[in-house]
Amino acid sequence: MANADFFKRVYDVVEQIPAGRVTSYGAIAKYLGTPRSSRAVGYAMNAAHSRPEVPAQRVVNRNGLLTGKHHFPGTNLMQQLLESEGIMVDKDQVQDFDEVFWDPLLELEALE
DNA sequence: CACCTGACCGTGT
DNA sequence: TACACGGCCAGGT
Repeated sequence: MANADFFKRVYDVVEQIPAGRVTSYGAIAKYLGTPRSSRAVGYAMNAAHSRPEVPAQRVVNRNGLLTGKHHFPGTNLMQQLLESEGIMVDKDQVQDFDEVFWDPLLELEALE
């Protein structure tokens, strides 16, 4: 794992996010051991278009805001995808963010 | 090697 | 509520 490219490591984490849950760019960065590389995580998502298996819609910013929705086709596909998974979204804001938040640091700490 | 860009984050006004 | 700044990191040119 440690040999994998940064992007690939990001995708690896994102692919493990359960449906109906979301996480943040910062949380992923922190899990990868680089807490300040949240921007790079977002950049990785931008490049995730060639990775259909990566549920990029489950990655939002620290406030639960769909900052990356404009990178999806259409105007609100990201929101639709999330809502189809049982996540309530209003005004680009994930509702009950604390409840649906999935922290890789807590959920994957026993795996490594 | 030297920029430039960006789906971020924290703080301040 | 909104906007501005600075810092961080990775990839591309």
